[in-house]
Amino acid sequence: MPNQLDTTDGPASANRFERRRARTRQALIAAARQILAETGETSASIQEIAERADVGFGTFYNHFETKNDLFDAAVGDALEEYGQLLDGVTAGIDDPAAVFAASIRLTLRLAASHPEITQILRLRGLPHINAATGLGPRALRDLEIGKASGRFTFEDPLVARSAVGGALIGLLQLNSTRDLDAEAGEQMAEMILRMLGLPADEAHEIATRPLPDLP
Amino acid sequence: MPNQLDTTDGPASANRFERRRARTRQALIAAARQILAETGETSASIQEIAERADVGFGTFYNHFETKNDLFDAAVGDALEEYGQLLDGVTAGIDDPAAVFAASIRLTLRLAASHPEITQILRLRGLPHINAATGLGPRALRDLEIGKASGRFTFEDPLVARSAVGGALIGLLQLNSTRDLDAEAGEQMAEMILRMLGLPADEAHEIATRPLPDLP
DNA sequence: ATCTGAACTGATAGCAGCATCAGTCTTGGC
DNA sequence: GCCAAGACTGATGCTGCTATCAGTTCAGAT
Repeated sequence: MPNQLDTTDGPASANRFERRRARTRQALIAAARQILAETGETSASIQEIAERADVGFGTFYNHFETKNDLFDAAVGDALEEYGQLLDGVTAGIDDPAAVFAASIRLTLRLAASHPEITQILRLRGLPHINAATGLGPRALRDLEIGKASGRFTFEDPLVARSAVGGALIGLLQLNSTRDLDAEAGEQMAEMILRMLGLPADEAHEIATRPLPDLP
Repeated sequence: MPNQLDTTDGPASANRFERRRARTRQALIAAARQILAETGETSASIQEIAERADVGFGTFYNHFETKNDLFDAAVGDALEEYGQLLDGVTAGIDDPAAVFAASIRLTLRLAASHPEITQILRLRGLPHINAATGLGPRALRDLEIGKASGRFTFEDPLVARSAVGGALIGLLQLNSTRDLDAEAGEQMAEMILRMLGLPADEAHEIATRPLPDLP
């Protein structure tokens, strides 16, 4: 009978021990993500976090050394999910300009469908723009491709990435004070394409193309 | 004899009581600004803050209800100073495009000359982009002037301001990981002018003009 | 010169959160 | 079925912070 259960195991973890451990860890991370999105703070007590995750208080220390470790993991987890969402939708697009335009507009849509990820991106995303994980490297690659093909015009790709990322988070910031409609996303996409060197009419056309749905 | 001293009083405060109170308050704010710039955190104990400000522990409660009140005041204070610095230098410039270009490049210079303000702007500036105090209203006014005169091309000034502000803070973020030279400021200014609708050659010219010194 | 009120001070009591650890439960091997 | 290893649990002691408050100092008024 236990063997039957074993056959239903996901391929992720060899045995039930590891799976239980991973589930507990994920519960803690999910609780931290919630708190981060709701309050923007990391000052909640470990007791409260454990309670939300529905695990014992002492269990926290089986997985993380300090509260900061947990919140770091939670931010990384949320941004990784954000990156994979965008990746999935833009995977079929070849033109880097179209990729950026779609990503920006989708990010604004994400604010409605995935408020938790959006809050974390808005509140904690800035320091990760230049990080070696998440969307950062992919954005950099697309910028370099666009530059090499002559489609984009700028000097330093790192400066360009900071500008694009900062503007995107600025848009989320604005969206948190007054709810923006989809048209604001088109405007932002158009402005960013112009910033990257595209002619105004072409930027407008790309920024107003039909947008694929999120999963 | 006391009258003689009174004649030397600054115009800011009527009497010595108020001046003493204001000095104590400023000492607390300065301490909070230091801590914010050094650690990026607001978790320092009130005891440590009071010690840095060289005031008694209990004095804190004569001026602020909670630690957050103090840090809010400290951020406001730093950003106000930042705004006045830029205002002073760009006061004589008429063209809004030139004002933005100069402000962006000067902000990067500020990172070297005023690291404390820069850190606070980088870490806490984002939520203030859309606030009713600081540089926000001035940036919005310049954007609207530029739009009305046909120099800038965009739809919603609020979206444009979020883009400009976010990109600027993104640049500071990059600058905190690897020290940028003045040329990076010119690049960013040029990109932002293109984003606002200026032709590429004109954006380049304005972004590379000689830059006045900070006081 | 004395008085009055406001600001400053730091010792103290109370509280909240942290980290530990001895015991319990779960899983896998034999 | 039984045992060993690892994960989970929450009561407990402890540390450090907060907010208070009674006493002191300072500045201006009479």
